[in-house]
Amino acid sequence: MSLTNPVRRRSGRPRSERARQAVMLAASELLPELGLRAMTTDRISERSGVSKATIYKWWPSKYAVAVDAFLAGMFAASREPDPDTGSAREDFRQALRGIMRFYSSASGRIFAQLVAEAQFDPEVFAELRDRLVASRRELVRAIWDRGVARGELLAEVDPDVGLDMMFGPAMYRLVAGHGPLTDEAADAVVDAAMCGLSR
Amino acid sequence: MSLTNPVRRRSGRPRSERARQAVMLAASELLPELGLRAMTTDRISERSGVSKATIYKWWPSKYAVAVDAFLAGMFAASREPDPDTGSAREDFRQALRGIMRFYSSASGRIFAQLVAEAQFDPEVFAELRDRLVASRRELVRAIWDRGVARGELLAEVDPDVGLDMMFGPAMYRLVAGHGPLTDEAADAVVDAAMCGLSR
Amino acid sequence: MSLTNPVRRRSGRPRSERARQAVMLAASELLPELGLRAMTTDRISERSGVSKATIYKWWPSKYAVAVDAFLAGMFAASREPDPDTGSAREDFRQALRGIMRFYSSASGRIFAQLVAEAQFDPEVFAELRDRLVASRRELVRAIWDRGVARGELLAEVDPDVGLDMMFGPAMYRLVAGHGPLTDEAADAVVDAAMCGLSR
Amino acid sequence: MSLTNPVRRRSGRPRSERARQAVMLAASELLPELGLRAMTTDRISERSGVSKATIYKWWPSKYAVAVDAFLAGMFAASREPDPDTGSAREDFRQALRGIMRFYSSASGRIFAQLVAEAQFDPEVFAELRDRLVASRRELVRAIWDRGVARGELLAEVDPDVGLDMMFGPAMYRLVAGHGPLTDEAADAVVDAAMCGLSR
DNA sequence: GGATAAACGAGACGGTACGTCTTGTCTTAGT
DNA sequence: ACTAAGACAAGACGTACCGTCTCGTTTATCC
Repeated sequence: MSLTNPVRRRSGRPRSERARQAVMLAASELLPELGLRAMTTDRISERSGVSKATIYKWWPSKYAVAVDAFLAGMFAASREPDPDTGSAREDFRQALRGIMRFYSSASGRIFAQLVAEAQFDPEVFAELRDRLVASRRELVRAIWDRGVARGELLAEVDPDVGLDMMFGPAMYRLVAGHGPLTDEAADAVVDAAMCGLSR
Repeated sequence: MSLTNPVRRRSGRPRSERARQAVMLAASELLPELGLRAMTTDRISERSGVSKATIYKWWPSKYAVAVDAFLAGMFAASREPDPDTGSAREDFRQALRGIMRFYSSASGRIFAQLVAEAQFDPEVFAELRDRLVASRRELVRAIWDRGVARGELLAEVDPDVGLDMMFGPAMYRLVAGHGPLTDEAADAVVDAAMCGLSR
Repeated sequence: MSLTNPVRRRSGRPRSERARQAVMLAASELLPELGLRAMTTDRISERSGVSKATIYKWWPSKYAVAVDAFLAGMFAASREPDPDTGSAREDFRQALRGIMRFYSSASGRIFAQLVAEAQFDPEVFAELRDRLVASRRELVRAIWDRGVARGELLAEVDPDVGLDMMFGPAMYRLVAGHGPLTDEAADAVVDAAMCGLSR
Repeated sequence: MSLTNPVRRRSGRPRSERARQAVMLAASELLPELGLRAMTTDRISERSGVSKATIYKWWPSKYAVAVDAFLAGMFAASREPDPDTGSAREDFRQALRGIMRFYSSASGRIFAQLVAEAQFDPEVFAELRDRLVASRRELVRAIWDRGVARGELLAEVDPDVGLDMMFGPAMYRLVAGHGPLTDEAADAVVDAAMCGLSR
């Protein structure tokens, strides 16, 4: 016997899934082609065949569209699995290599532009922090916790500090551009972080 | 015939120093008031009494004005001297505390917005890297070199890697906002970087 | 099988008389409140509780709704009966006074806006001419015919010309606003039209 | 003391006469092509090469542009001179024939649309009344005054009433479309108005 | 002292994107 | 079949900012 559909369908024409996907697709294509700034709402509308009014109905700004498209599309593709090699150092090495590769890819430039836009728009900032940065940090946090459990890492170090020491340099180089984002750089950072700088 | 002025004064009316200073002052005031985006060229012109044409004559964009104003004004005020305490760890501690304080101040928000804008504009990027990031890094590089000379720091570590391990976390937290920018955070990062994370 | 109902009820749910009346009422209220332009279809829908689709099903545009509402509501209220005083001059005087009062009332402004909209929309134009102007002219045409029959009016004058001479000035002043729409003006027009302008 | 430049030039770049004329020309072309409603500001901008911002700087709306263009262009061309034949009846006949021809021409449709738009927009209303209707009425007022001076017309009739009796029917037919706008109609109206309707 | 040259203020301008609004159609579920 | 709710495409609206331009004025050096 039916329980009368506890999730009551709201009346009226339902939101068009086709329109949502068309917007996501158009934004995913336009972001690498034009960059975040030159990707205008009008162009998303034109490319997707979804009217501007509809876009503004569901997203507060083109940046919200970009964040959604980035998360749904490009970012998902480049998502790294937890390496879990049995060695924290090796896990970190692989995780940081993945991040370095991501940052130095086309998606990395878009990511940098999203982070940049977040500096001007609190909503984008919150969205990015909650949906992107947090999920990344969860992954590496798992590596950290395993390392502590195995006795490889110093339990008395604040994990936030330890993780920032390893992944901060990557972000630093992404936005300031003063150093390379390579596998070698990843390895050097992990090694130095593990052993320390002092004699 | 005069040889007394080897630097030949160019003919015509000389550039108005008053105008330059008025623009710098107006921009210094408007940046904290409005932020980088909302500070429009028109507003700088209005506030300073300097015409838009003159502004565009001397600076390629409002961002160049902002970088200049930032360097000349706020940044200079918050510039830290080389601590040179005799201990690399203590030097780093003080330098990173200074940076953390700067990042968490009003000027820090503006700095973050300049870094953000640089992600979209190669000229701003270059300007910022050459005039801001580089000068900062010179300072801490001096600390590093003294530490190596005194045998406190491992000579085989790439200085760029070592410095990024210490100052990357600050930039990371500035733009991603996931952790505090406090003296305690500075000390924790320096301590962990010096000693390393592994047992 | 019944043949007793020669007027076969059409199948399906019958048109909601409640909905029709709610639309008429809402439009009657909104027209004076907002004017013809600002009275949007959405607002009629909201006020009446009748969906936009239903409105568009029964009326081709909001202007058709307005014409309907105007005829059913305000115009009916201000409709003048045939005076038939026994004197054509007196009949015209009373008819023109009635029109002047109507034109200078709130309904008169709405009527002017409907006439105005008709200049852009042929359907509104036809609707208005057939349902509003024509019915008015029938009334005054009756006055004319009685006057001719009684020998008060010159039979050789084209009635259309004669009537326009009397009622044209009222419309002219309504849309051009260069003169008053008062009882005195009505009397002056009727007197001058009856006697002529030349010595 | 200088008398050479009594009209002091205002500072700043002077308003571009070229831009003003291009807008006028574009509007003059678009009005007959599209009608008042379909002539959008964007299209005027596109056709004239003058930016939308500039158009909005000098005219409050596209309707103001239309009134200007109409006055400067089409209306000027169709302007009738004062006939002054020595007979008021003949003068009126020619003036009304001119108006009938104008109303039944392409410009007449545009004029009707301007009058229509004026019913919704007080600024257009005032503009039209002051610049179009008034100038027309001045002309026919001159005819009236000459007729009174020559003893052809009754001095005791209010000129506004007399003129509306003659020119009201034309406007009435323009907006209501119930009768022809021909030379014959003009003559019939003038004859009836001069002689009166009563025996 | 007059000519020359560049800088300057004021502000108009073309271009472009923004986010909102209105119109009329369409889609779904309910009556 | 008809309705209510409301999503949707199309496209005009008026505003804002950008960077360039066109004036007429001012301030210096040069002849």
